[in-house]
Amino acid sequence: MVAMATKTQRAERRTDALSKERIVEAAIDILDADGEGALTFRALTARLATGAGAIYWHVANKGELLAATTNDVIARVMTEAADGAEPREAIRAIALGVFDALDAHPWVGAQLSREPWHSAMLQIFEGFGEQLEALGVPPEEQFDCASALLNYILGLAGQYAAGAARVPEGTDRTAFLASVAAQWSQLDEAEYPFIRRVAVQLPDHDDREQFLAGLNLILTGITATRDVS
Amino acid sequence: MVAMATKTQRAERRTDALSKERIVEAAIDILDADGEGALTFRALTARLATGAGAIYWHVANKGELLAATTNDVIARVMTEAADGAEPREAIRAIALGVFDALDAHPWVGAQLSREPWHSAMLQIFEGFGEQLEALGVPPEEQFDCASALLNYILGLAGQYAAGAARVPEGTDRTAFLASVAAQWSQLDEAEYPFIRRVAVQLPDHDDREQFLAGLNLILTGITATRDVS
DNA sequence: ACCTGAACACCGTTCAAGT
DNA sequence: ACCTGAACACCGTTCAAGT
Repeated sequence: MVAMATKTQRAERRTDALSKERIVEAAIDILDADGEGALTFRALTARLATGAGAIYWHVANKGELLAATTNDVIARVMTEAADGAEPREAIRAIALGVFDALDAHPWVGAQLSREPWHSAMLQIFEGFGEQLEALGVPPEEQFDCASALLNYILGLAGQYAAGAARVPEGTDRTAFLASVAAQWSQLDEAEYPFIRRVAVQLPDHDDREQFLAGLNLILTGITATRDVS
Repeated sequence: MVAMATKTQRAERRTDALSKERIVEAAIDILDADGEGALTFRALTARLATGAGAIYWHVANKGELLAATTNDVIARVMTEAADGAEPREAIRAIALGVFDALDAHPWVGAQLSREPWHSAMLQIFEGFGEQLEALGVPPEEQFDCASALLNYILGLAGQYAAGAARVPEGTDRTAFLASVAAQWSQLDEAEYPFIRRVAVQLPDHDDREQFLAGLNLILTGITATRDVS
């Protein structure tokens, strides 16, 4: 909040002094490289060649550190998925931007679903709200609509976080999905008819397309409701 | 998978021997009473008056234990939200069933979003799929539609988990929301116009109603798409 | 003001030993 | 077969001490 005004102080004076930015950067590197489990204060102190206390001087605790890393990634998405476009397209751009960010940084998913009404999420929420306004959705409905969009994206976030954790390091995605599909088709026919049917589609389905399809369902719902009333 | 066949052995012989069921039960009690952070093996051994090793004899690790507790809660929901009703109503029943379960056991949310294609989630997914079939959604679209519904619900799950963790023990919900709303209205007008506008609606909005509104958006999208094509 | 690093309390998990 | 509980490795966090 209010924050980042500190950024104004000249950035060129690159002593290698510790700073919250440097710590966050190092944390993101570790998270990207080796996942959530690898981000420990010991790993951080090793990478930054410092002591644990030094980090605590800049950052209150691990929670704040994780919030800051997530914020960083999402802020980047929101400035890139700039507006200008037609509202529905802008909503898709935001959503897909988040999707791609989760794809690149799977650990963000876990963070997002734990940080409900805070910073990163507010940015996304605001983005949706503004576009809904531009779309002509009446004010009383904007809250519900923006919530639905946000909820949908957060569901994805969780999936991604968990999925990434699940896929073993070496295996590629399609091989993994094929093995899941194999498990699905061994489920009890009487109890899981739908899942068995859908198993064949799993290996070569496109996550991003499926995500977009669901998003379009919601967008259709939003427009349809409005046209009718 | 395949599992639970062990259940066939007579259950009446209630010695107070340890069993996976008793452990899961105790875990749920602890989780409900004091939240996720309170579930430690030491707390469990104390409550069950046993040693750590005894628990490990019945349960592989903490992950499996958490999965089992989540499974328990969701399985209960799915049997209660029985079918028979009109498909759209059945889908709402499942979704609201999950909603209410999350309300009663907030820690389930965190679990659900970490357990992507496993047991508890498969049950929900199957439930949606069958109702979509009953609704007449063409097979090629069922996968995407069920995914959208599941994603939406999981988003809620994450929110709930985080929200519950955030609300301090003593405070009641509306007071908490009021304080969040107060924070929102102090955000920068230029950066967060939408959130500032929506802040007034926050304190007395009904989560369950809002959840249902979003669900109806998706259901409308599903039906609309189908009617048009 | 900023950093060091040993120390603390507390985890999940293991395992030799009991019955 | 099932249980005990001390021991291990590893966390996040603190804090007296340095510069």
